[in-house]
Amino acid sequence: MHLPSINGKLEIRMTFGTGVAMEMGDEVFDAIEMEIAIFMRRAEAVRLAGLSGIELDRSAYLLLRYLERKGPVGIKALADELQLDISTASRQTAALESKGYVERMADPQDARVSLLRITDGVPAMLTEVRRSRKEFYAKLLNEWPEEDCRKLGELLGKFNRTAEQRQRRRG
Amino acid sequence: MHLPSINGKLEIRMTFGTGVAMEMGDEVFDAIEMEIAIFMRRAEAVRLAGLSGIELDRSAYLLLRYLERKGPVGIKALADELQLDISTASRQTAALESKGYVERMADPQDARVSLLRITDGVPAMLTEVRRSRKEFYAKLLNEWPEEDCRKLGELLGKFNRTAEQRQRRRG
DNA sequence: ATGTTAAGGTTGTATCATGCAACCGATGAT
DNA sequence: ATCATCGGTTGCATGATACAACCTTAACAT
Repeated sequence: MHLPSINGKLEIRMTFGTGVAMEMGDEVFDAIEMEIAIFMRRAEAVRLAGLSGIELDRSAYLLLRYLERKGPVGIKALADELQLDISTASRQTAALESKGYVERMADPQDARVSLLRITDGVPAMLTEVRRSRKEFYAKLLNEWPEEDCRKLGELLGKFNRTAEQRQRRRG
Repeated sequence: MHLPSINGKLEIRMTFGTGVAMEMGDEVFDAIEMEIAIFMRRAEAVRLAGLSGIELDRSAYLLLRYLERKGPVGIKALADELQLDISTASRQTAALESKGYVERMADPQDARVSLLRITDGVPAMLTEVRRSRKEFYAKLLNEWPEEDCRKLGELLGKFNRTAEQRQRRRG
């Protein structure tokens, strides 16, 4: 795999079957089960190691990133999107507000909600944090072939999408 | 993607390049960075959802699993292996001891250490937990092609090995 | 219009995983 | 012998999270 061919790579893959998961080897899930458990601890360690110079933990990061993309929204919408308990979202928001990363504005349509909006410096900060994290992973994986990096990102994404979808269907 | 073709799937992909990691596209790490952040939250949610009937959280699971494989060891060795602070390992061990999953025995060679050993029922319990987790993932990923499942396990493992190695080199 | 139900948020309380620092007793090296 | 080191425990702190009780405001039904 990953032969250093000079000019290009041609990959042909064929899968036969119904297309729907036939019975899949159990060993496949042995690995997934174990590696996910380990991965979690690993990633936790990374978190504590303080990935970026800027102090911005995972949850805050995801929260701000969402506000950046989806404009001012209320806590409920935020919590739904991030699949967090409202109380958790509320506290996290409060923390970010006290740090000056988030502002509240009354919703003219509904006096119950207070819309959340990121403050001016935040987008630049997010960019920096993102850069720093990417650099971290780029260093960590600097000996991996590009294809594996790409595939890892892709499969994690796919996993996340699958899990989100399932959780919504139930929750 | 994943079209329900009747007889099979033929996929052709071509990539040009040297094959060896030149400067790797930055986008690759965009995805990794983001998806890992999300993955962590996802997996956290899974934890809280109570994966298995048996109450055994991730840390306890990894700890017991290690003791199962590596026989009686002291807290320090355990902490080193799991890359945990000794205090954390100490507390987790205490918790497991109080639940009767772990016993201590004095080390004849060194009165400071107390060797940890899993109790009789534990292996069966671990097997059951493992089965239950695997089932969970198998259900979650039941629409994935087997190849993707396999690859996900493989890459997570590779990631974990890489991260472990790096951390040891420094820590 | 008015009273009941629902929805958006906040706050108290609890749990879990984790680390650092202070400490204790046993070891070992000089 | 003594003093640094090592294994381990415990106090304190933090962060992420949930559930439940509560408050305020909105929506709806009669």
